[in-house]
Amino acid sequence: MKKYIPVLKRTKLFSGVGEEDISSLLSCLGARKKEYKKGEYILREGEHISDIFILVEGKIHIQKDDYWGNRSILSVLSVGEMFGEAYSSPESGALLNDVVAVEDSSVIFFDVRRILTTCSSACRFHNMIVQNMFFAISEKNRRLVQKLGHMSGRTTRAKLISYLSEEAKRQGSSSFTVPFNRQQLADYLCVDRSAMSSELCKMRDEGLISFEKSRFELL
Amino acid sequence: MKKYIPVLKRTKLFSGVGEEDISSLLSCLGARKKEYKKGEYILREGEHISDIFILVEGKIHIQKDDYWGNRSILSVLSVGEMFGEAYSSPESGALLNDVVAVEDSSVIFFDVRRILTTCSSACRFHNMIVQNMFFAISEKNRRLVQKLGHMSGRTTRAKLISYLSEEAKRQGSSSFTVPFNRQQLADYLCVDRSAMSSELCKMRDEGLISFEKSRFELL
DNA sequence: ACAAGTCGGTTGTTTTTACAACGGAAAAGA
DNA sequence: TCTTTTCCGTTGTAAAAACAACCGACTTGT
Repeated sequence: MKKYIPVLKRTKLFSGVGEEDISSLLSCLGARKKEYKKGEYILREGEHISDIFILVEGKIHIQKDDYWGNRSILSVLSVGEMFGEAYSSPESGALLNDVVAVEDSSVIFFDVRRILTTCSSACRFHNMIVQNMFFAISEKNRRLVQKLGHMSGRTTRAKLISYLSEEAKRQGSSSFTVPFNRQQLADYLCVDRSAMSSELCKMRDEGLISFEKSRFELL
Repeated sequence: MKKYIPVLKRTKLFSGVGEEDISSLLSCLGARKKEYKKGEYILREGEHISDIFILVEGKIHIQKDDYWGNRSILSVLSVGEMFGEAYSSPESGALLNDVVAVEDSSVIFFDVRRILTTCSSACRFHNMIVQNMFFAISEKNRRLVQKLGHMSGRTTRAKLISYLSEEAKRQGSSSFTVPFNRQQLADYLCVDRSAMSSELCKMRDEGLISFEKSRFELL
């Protein structure tokens, strides 16, 4: 676990905490590590958890498959990001989504209640970590709202424009790469892949965008 | 402002804090109150805020109108609920939605940074309030995820079923009232009102549901 | 009591999407 | 290298939603 301390240091959760303190915090909080192969489920819808998870290696999707087999991808997490924090408090119900490794991944997890309820030797970080959690979950909140913004468009085109514009803004360039292949992008925007594909080509032919594989450009 | 202390006491934010302490906290945090008429905008998309807001009277919608005039209702807040907390930290950008009073409403607001960064006379509540904020925002997070679940359905029917089932579950009865009229429900689910209306009737004729005004029953 | 406005349902038309199926190019694996 | 799989664009058809317009019932305000 030691080798991941530099990674942890750069996470939002441990922002402001030194490496040696992280080290003692980890043992104090009973942190554990687990590895997952590409395609493996890390968590499943309906589970109850009391841990929070930090991805220290790989890439994961938060997603859900509905009754009819349609997949919807809620979000993509990459190294350093946290998940499970919204479901780890006692009053929260079961998980609403699956968490799946889309690359070979490593995850560190530990019980949040120890952060929230006790005041052990980690006490001096207690406040800072809770505050960091608050900031992190705030940011997630804003991301969810953004995603809802993309999905509120009535047509596939509106969803694509909304998503691509935001991605361009986020990456600070009109030319950018999306973290999805076509099927995944369709799953993310909750539309049919082939319909989306033809819509993308229509937009290209109209001179709105250009693209090649996962690289897009707004014109 | 005093008259709202019993209301505040029952909010998630002040959970566990006594009335007399709330009173001193309020003045300490420089809380202010403002009133809004039905239809008035409390906050607008694009604004930057550093306050959090608590609705102490009335009812508000978090919503957004897109380029083409389609409205999408993100959520409905009723008395005792908090808003703005995800946008009040310094690193967060501009508001992504409008906040509108749908009834005559009263709002109390104060600067979060005072909670997060200082340790004044309110110090003994400092931790508790930050923790409460964390729980509250966690719950919002889960609600947003649920809403995304409703919107991820491909058809209007799927969205309706998802929303109505959850509402039934939440209210613990197969017969329940939704906080929307038809136009608002359509705006919430991001579909066309007339299409939704006819879909509802189709579902009724198929014996799936029954309804009258805003009261629905799952059969 | 009357006028104006809101609300919910209905209909018909046009546009858009879902779905299923195919094929070629590229990538992955043996 | 050869085979298999994945990825992406394309097409045609059926289904669904958007849009616009209208009506009657009910509310609201004067």
